[in-house]
Amino acid sequence: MSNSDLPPEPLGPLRQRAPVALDRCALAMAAAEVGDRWSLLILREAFYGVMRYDDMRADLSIPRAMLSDRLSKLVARGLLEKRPYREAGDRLRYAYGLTEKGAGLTTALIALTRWSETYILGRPGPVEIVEGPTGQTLDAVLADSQGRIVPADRAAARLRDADNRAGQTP
Amino acid sequence: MSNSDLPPEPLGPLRQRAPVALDRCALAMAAAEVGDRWSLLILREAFYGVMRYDDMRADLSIPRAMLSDRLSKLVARGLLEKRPYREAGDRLRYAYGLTEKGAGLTTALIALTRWSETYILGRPGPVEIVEGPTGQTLDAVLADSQGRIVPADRAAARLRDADNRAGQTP
DNA sequence: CTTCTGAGTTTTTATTTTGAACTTAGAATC
DNA sequence: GATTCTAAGTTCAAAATAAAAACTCAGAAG
Repeated sequence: MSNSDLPPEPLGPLRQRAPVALDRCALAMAAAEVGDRWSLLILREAFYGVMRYDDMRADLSIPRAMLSDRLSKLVARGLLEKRPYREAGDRLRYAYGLTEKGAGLTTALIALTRWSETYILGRPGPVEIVEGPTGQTLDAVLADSQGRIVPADRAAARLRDADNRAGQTP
Repeated sequence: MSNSDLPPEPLGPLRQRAPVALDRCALAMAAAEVGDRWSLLILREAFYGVMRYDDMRADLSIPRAMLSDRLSKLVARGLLEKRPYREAGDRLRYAYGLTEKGAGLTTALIALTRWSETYILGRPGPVEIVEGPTGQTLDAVLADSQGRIVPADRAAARLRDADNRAGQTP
């Protein structure tokens, strides 16, 4: 009973690990900007049209200091912008709206939400994502450069050749 | 110069905020499972085929205790599984492989990576995602239920009517 | 002039993260 | 058969972050 009862080589691509340092890559940058428990939720609020401090606070049950801190970081990083507004007969206030960079996270946000509905919640959540004009439900998928949709399990990582990346040292 | 120089109503959908408590929804669950600086990076490693403790540690420069903790949490939550394996003439070891649930994050991972390349890195990262068989580059996009690709800026959030959600209280 | 409200600070306390040193199990080496 | 090596962890003190609750502040309302 030493070792015959275990799979001898159950690993797929174990040894073809990329021979570059993978830190400092794209996903690590993304994790540094939005990889904490609150930032994505705050961006979701903005995407849903909730743009005011106290409304976000009520939705998220986030500590005041944390919300202030995250909002100012998201503004500093260019994902949100603070816009002045005034409602009828009320005083001037500020609201937080998505910038282009912040809105660029829409697909990722939807992908994460759908994943959670599928694998954690086990049912559709209370908010659905639709195409504005037609009202059709939307989902995040993978597509090739010709716009053909490809199942996610056919995706594989490949090292880009150095030529495609050289010469742009910042 | 009191207030004529500021936009009076720059907000789009400010007031149509969803009248449900938005916490405890899908994205909040996802943030609780993978919303920290390390979990997504560890899952990326697994997706790239890096499945061993020390290899991950070398790639990510993550403290040992943190990697141990995150790996065991990801296993406990069903995103990774610990698989025994043995390389020729070596002793039995364990590697961490994606489960179906973990692999389900592929689209989200790719969406985040592409966002970062576009808005932070400003150039392609060292790893590209391709379709296994054809080698075509893949990207994360939104699609409607008929498989038509829809630009992300046409996505909007809508409250699902209660009927669609009732009766499945866990 | 007092109160109210949205949008924050400040302060104190608890929890996480880090970095470095220590442990363990089996394989290889002496 | 004792020592060394390595992958894969623990343990522990110090530093950094997060949470909860109280306090501030500016303008509008009464």
